Amino acid sequence: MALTRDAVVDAAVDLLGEVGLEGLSLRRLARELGVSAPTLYWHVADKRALLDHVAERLLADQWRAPGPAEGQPWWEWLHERALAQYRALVTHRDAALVVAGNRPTEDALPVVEATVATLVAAGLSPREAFWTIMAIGHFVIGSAVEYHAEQDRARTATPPPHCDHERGHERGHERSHERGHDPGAHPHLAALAADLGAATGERHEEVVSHGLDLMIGGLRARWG
Amino acid sequence: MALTRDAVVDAAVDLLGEVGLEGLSLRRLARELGVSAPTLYWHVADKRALLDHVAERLLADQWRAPGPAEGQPWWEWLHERALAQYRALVTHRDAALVVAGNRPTEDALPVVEATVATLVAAGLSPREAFWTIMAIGHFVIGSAVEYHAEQDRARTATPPPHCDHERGHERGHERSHERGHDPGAHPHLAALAADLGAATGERHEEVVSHGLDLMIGGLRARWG
DNA sequence: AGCCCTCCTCTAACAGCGTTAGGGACGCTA
DNA sequence: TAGCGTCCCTAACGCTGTTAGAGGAGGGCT
Repeated sequence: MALTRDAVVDAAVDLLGEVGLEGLSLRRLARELGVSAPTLYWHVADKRALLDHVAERLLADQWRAPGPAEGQPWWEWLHERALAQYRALVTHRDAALVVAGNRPTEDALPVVEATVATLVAAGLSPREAFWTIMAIGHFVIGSAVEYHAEQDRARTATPPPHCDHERGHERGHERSHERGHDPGAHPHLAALAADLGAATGERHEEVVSHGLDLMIGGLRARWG
Repeated sequence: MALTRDAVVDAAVDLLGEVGLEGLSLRRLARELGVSAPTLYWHVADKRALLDHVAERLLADQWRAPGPAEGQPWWEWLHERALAQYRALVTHRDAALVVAGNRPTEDALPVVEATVATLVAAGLSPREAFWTIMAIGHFVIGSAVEYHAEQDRARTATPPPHCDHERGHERGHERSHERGHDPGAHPHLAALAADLGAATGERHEEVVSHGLDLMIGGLRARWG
């Protein structure tokens, strides 16, 4: 059976999960598929285009999301949808970066239209509904990007503790307060560090949920 | 006078503005400085580290932002600061991408602490204040990333209109509704397209401002 | 004066990247 | 049988981040 574009995109999604966006090269992808690198150019115009297809696949579930359930208030539905989108991005490594660099697909239009319609039915003007959707989208993307960045940081962190100088030299005049954090200087942050403990993933989701509460709360405060 | 790290970072910021993140290579940067590429490794540990320094410089102004002015309500101040941060990101090409991939600097702590303090003084719990700051930060970053992505798209757009097939092949079964947009299908979007006309930059800022209004409105709705 | 040491820059090279050119083998259709 | 479209190949180009190792300039010591 000949290789298909879908198979290429599938493998790309898998490989992205394994090695991240930086490690995703056409040669590596080709090797994974048991094929030579230029072969991929038959199935895909470009690396950019490949990433577009990957982004499309990553978001595919979002396009078939239903409207609010019977009796479900629109604000709950909105919160739920946005959170689901965030989770979809976060569960695939570097997904947010791929999606962010993506040209928007025509497939997105119907769902945007439907969401605008729901908000308009709730009393918003079309323009405000549209702005709101964009804003929530930006918030979700931003949150996911930051999540991935932190994951990356955790991955590349040098296990031993004291590696502060980056090479041999390190011009002295920086790192003014070396390390030690001066606990008295930032009382609120110190208290926070004690308060919210571990569990990075959950903590991120709490921030996202809080942000959605704020935005949607602001929405309700203005248009019931 | 010997090359300094600051000079390298300066040049990197300039070059980033000219050629974007993808075009920013160490060799190119070295050429700009009249120096050979490996020389940069004396001043900077890594390309990653260089970008960290660039991000630091791009955000440098934000670290010296003052608290709310006399008589200025905290919500106005918060909106203003977030919008300023967005503008700072948007005025340098690809700045948001660099900042997003960045490890957070110790320099950020004082300003976070101060902002938490202001919100706590306004009645929020430390935890909610912190979440709010994070959420607003994510929103700003996300908005800026999307802005840059759209700029990029506009830059690389193929001027002639009809280039739909990406190469010679293009398996038929996709692009189900070819192009033409079926104006009756998305009435709200069609109305919107007529409503909000041109001026991409302003439109983006309007969305950001709207999002901030929502979040801060939600905040005020909960804690006066 | 001679010497060492540190700072700073160099050339040469490695492995890997995206991408293009051009060719060759298969199977369908006429 | 010839021709054609499909799918994959090898070879190569110019680029990338990064390392190894050499060497010159300048200051401080003996």
